[in-house]
Amino acid sequence: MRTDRCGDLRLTDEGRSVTLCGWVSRRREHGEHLAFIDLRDRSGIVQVVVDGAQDLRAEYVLQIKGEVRQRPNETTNTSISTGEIEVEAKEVTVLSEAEPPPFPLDERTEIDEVLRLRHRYVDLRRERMQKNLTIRSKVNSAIRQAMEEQGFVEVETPMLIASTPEGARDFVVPSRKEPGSFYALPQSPQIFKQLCMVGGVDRYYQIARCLRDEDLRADRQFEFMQLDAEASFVTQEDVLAFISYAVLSAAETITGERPGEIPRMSWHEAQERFGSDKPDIRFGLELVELTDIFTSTEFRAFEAPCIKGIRVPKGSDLSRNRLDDLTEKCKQWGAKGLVWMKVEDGELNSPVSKFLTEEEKSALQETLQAEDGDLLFLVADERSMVRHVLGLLRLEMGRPPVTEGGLSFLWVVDFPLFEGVDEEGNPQPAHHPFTMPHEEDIEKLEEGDLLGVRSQAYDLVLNGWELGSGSVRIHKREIQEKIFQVLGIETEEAQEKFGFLLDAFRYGAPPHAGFAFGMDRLTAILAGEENIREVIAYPKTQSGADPLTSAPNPIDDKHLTELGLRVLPPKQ
RNA sequence: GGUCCUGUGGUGCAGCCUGGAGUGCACGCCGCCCUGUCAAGGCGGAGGUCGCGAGUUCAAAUCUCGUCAGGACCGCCA
Repeated sequence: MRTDRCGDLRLTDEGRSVTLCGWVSRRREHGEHLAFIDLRDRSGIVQVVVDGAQDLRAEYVLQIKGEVRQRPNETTNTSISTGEIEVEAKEVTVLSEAEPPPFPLDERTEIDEVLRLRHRYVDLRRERMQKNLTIRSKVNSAIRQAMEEQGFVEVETPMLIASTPEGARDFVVPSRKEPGSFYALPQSPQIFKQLCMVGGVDRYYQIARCLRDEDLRADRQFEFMQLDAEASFVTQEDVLAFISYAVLSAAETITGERPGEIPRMSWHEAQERFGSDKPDIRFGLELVELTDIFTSTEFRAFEAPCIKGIRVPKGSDLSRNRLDDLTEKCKQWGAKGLVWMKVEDGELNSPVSKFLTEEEKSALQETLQAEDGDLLFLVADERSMVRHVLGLLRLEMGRPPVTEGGLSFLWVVDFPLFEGVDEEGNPQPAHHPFTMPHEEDIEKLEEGDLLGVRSQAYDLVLNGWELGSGSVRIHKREIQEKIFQVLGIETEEAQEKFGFLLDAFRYGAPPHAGFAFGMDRLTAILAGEENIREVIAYPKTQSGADPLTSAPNPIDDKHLTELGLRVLPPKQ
């Protein structure tokens, strides 16, 4: 139907007879016998000159047969790629008429997102979305190529699987053949990829769809894509190298420039300096240790296991209102309170300064390297709470948009094996229950110093977003059983939930390690978007609805009966 | 489960704080004019349940409460 794409035509095509297809992007009428049509397809826009009489409205779909010619002097348009030429139409066919679009398709205004999603098929015509979908395709392709180059084999794993107890809330699919039983949709192909290792697929990867029924965010959808990878006979170092190669290749494909080697930071350092396991290292405002200054303080609020502070340069002009607002936020994040101090004329001006000694105040100024005009924030509490609250306050005070300042990758390594305990007092795995403890820390496991056990688990962070995580897995049955025991998972329960994995390990399990990272997040940042919905063709809203198809919606009783289901009345 | 923000012709905004007739701006739409525009231009016109429901008031887009939808975040996301 067409010989060329609109955006591809150049001066070198002058004189050619071409056939183009596309949408009417804009028309400019100059009376009865001259009109300009900007014809748009995926490749771009070209100006078509038509005899003015025809009724060609916005978004009509046209086929144009005509001749490429150089534009007359002084009429070239330097802002588009085809600006030196135009197509003189000899024949215009209306392939489809169109109602006026529900919103303008140019990029000048930000349109309400529900409206865009309801008419996504129109929204996708916009340059921004065409660009983002193209970038997504290129990122996928670059990742696949990088993994293939490194000898990985793509293996597809099932979508209808058994529910496993750990982790996020499962999406669930009722079984028709076995009423009352359910499949789960995979939160990740975790167990299947480990089985692939036992199966001798020593380098597995997959761009896998994953589903988790948790609340949505700017960087989280119910369903999302991960590069999932696993390799046998490798160490943590090998995995970091494989994954670094893949993400750096993807970045290079999109930006044209290969970022340098990805720096590393221990989980402990990340927590101490940034109050986060996914530190955004693009800006300062680091957490400073102040506990020792107040070991014998008279100020009761500072009689705490840990005190840390952050210095906001030139922050002393913050209004009392804003400071109260920040204090309130810190309380909602779990702190007992927030102490602020303004540095003015060498003095610390604060509601609490009268409770502090001169020694404490000068030590504070010195440690924080405070200067006139600065604002200091202090939080005192349990160490994990101080890190958590100041980490969030730091982001609140200084975090740039996720797309700003280039690509700041970071490996966070040496995660703890466990974090905290659940309601029943059982320790919780920080990563997942198949994570291999640090060789040096296996003794601590025996001694019961559980929170001190480091694991061979690692995260990849980009501009403060957690891209993904991975670990060296346990391949020895004894260690796995020990971990289950520590986690409070009974042998029977373990056998029931993960029996097939444990069984598999009887038949010759190679040492293996892996990783998985979010393709949507990587793509969004590479595309310069702050929200992954912008790089997903058909995303859901924050409440999990699809304005285009109205999903989720009720199904009829007949359908329910067939599945052996009955719906409870809505809660009051 | 929680905090905050938004909702006004088809679209994007202003108006709200400090209540007084659906008032304004830009784009789009419809009609007419226009032979070199490119966000074309000129003239004219149509288009509104101010998300929805209560309340306060002589009077509510505006104040209060509730509710719905959307968004950002906390919790949650092995």
